[in-house]
Amino acid sequence: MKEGTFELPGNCRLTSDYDVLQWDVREGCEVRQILDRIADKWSLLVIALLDKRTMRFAELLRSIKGVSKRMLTTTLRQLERDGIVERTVYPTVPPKVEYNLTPLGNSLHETVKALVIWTEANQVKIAEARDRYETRQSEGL
Amino acid sequence: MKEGTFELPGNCRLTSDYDVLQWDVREGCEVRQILDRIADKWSLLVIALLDKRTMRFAELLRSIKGVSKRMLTTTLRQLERDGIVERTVYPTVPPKVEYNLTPLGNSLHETVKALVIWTEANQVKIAEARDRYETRQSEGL
DNA sequence: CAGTATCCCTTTAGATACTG
DNA sequence: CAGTATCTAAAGGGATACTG
Repeated sequence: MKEGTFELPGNCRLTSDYDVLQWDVREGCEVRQILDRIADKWSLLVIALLDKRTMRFAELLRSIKGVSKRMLTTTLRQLERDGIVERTVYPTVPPKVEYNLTPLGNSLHETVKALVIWTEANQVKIAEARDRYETRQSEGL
Repeated sequence: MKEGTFELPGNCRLTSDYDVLQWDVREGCEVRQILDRIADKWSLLVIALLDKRTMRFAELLRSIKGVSKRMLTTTLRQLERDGIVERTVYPTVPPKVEYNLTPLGNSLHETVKALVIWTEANQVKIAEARDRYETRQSEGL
């Protein structure tokens, strides 16, 4: 294996050496999957809402403007599968299903919050960088 | 505006109140865009590589197994636009183009690293949650 | 070397209708 | 209420060929 080349190992667990990041952010890896979960269209919104309190399906559906039943279901199932969200079914008629964050979910929310705060702190720099980029483009250079 | 409902404001700058997160993670917003950048297929790999040293286009292309010219170019342009990566062209024949992280890019990498480390620390819990989920599924419950 | 342009296949996700 | 099933439009991304 060439030095510095990304290969595709079957096992992509992270080790304690951060530098291994470069081998482990690809498809199918833990980091990749968590990142995909965090960055997808609705997950973060769901996590942010559930961080405050337990909510029911229809309540989430109403709270997150623009989400469809299908996507909310998909999002919640993925979060449940990863142990971020807990799903509680009350076998009543009509059915009642509650969602809440697990301790793991709360912990993830804390970490993600740091990234959101970074973005908040740097949004002006990013906006300025974009302006400079656009200016350079329109100057044809 | 109903309590707890996500609306779609034209201006989606973040304020210093973190709770505003819930209003500001949607399409077109700063957080959304940075998150998309971080979670996309190649960006993080590029950032991780450039955090170590300046690299040329072909060098990145060889280092990131599976990336195409088209996607590497797209990824680098987006990172450049956001002020994460700096692109330096040497007008020689043949051309030489170098890429390196900006201070903003280094700072982003530090923050993302925290998330990667969280994933690393919790990957066993996530894997266990998945096993439990699969087990429950196959038990038909 | 460092791209751009084009084609095309795959995945994603919205809309709609149906169900226990 | 809390979903599932199906269809389809749009986006993502790989392969290939071409260019300054």
